Amino acid sequence: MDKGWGLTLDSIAINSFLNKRSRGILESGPMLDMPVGDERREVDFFAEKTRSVSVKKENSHVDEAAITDLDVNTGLNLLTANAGSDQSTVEDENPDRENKRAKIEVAQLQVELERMNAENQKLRGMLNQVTNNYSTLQMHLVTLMQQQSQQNRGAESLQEHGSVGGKSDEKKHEVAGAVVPRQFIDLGPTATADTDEPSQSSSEERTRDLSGSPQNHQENGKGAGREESPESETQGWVQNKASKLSPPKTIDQSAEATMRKARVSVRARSEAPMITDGCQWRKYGQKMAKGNPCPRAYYRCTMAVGCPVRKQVQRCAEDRSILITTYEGTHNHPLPPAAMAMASTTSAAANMLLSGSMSSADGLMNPNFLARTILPCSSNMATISASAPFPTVTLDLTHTPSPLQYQRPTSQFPVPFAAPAQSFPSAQTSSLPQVFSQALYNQSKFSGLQLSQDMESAHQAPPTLHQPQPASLADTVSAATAAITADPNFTAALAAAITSIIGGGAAHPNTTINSTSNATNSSNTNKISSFPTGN
DNA sequence: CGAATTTGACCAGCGC
DNA sequence: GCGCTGGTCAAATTCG
Repeated sequence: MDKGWGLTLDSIAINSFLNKRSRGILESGPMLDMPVGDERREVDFFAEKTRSVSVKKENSHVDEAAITDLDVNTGLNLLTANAGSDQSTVEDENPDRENKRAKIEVAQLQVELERMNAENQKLRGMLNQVTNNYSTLQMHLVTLMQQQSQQNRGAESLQEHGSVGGKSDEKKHEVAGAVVPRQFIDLGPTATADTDEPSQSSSEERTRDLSGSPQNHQENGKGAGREESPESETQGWVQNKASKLSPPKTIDQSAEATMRKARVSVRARSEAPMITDGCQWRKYGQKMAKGNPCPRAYYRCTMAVGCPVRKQVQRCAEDRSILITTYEGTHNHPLPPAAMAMASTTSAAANMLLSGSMSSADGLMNPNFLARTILPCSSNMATISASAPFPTVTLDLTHTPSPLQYQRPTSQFPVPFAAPAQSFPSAQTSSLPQVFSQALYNQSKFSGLQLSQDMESAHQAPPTLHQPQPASLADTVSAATAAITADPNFTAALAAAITSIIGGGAAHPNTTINSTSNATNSSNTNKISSFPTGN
């Protein structure tokens, strides 16, 4: 609980927090302008603010009472008594009457206080509703836009198939490249933060700026890595830090900061020092982390200047064959198909966490609730952790009890983003995050989604990765996603589960979707060539 | 020789 | 205030 989220989300903290908020919300107007991205400060602010507010309230009412009744400190009996000693001529008349009057006023003040508390509650409810509606609309917008993108792409690919066969791959590549960045930029407020800068529309523009624009005043001959640093600082982490310091304006900005802090952790077995996820990374640091003899490496995305995405790579202390990769941030540039799976997963997960990061009671409650609901399960594929310093979604790809044969996706799965059959498996995988985000999104009704997913793919190497390296994470994620989207039984089960979760609200607290148990998997014979599970 | 990596220093946040 | 820790920077070093 040392930073930001963390254990402040336990039930006690939440209850006290909410109580404080409900008491202080009326007069804590600046609450919405609190430093973004630093929920700890928010909590502290509430605590202090609430205290001062309540004191203020009493005093103000006391003052009113003093003015109207021409009396002194009616709310503080002790002071009244003490003060009365100086007025010896008056107090002899009716000290009892005066006490009664004081008591009556105290009672009136209490009534007033209760009334304001009730108003606070009402306003808080309204605020919750507004934030929830906002989240819902945002997700809905993303959904619609992606549907449209998919439709357009489907039409184009059909045309391409019909006309020129040889060029179709190229074309699809282009289309994918065109769709994905928009998807990522649209998905989260990180993009909106980026759009604060006028030249954030595309990486090409940025590249052009780098090469010729006078804006690029950093020509210090230190190479591209050094050139990018000033700009990246202004839009990336430094901006994030600055947002903590400078007074924020809206809830959106708070959500942005939270979005940037949202992390997606991927556990996968790999002997390689770093998994290949389709992106280009530059190592910028390495530290020994507490409690783990293996060093933690820090990478930043170098596919575009100023891309705020970072990742940390560390081996699991318990099982060093497990590589833990933690992604943070959202790419602001086009991605190769090979990078789509991971990037869209992180983006969707961040978006999902964002939906739970709103300053509503549900938003604060649910990550922890989810964590407590899900974490005890040992075979999770996806877990949400509120105990980490930042809200974190963990995709555990280390559980591969039985292989699952990859099949071409059918059109049976009612996921609106499921792409038609196409050349790039990772492009299909963009539906995985959607599944996750959609399934996890409606958190007010969500009580727990446990996914135990077997995954494999012997031939899922992304087009840009032609190395025989055993454990490509892109392969792994692609395989997982492909398995999910390909398996009709699983997808049906998943769809049913999501439907029950979102629609019914009476879903079982632990909805388990286990593709290993269905009949389809019994025929899965392909071994994961890129997944050394035997370590 | 330029790019990428390494590694010690530095900084900020946090708990005591 | 101090120490610990996580994260980042940047000079030095290595690599292709």
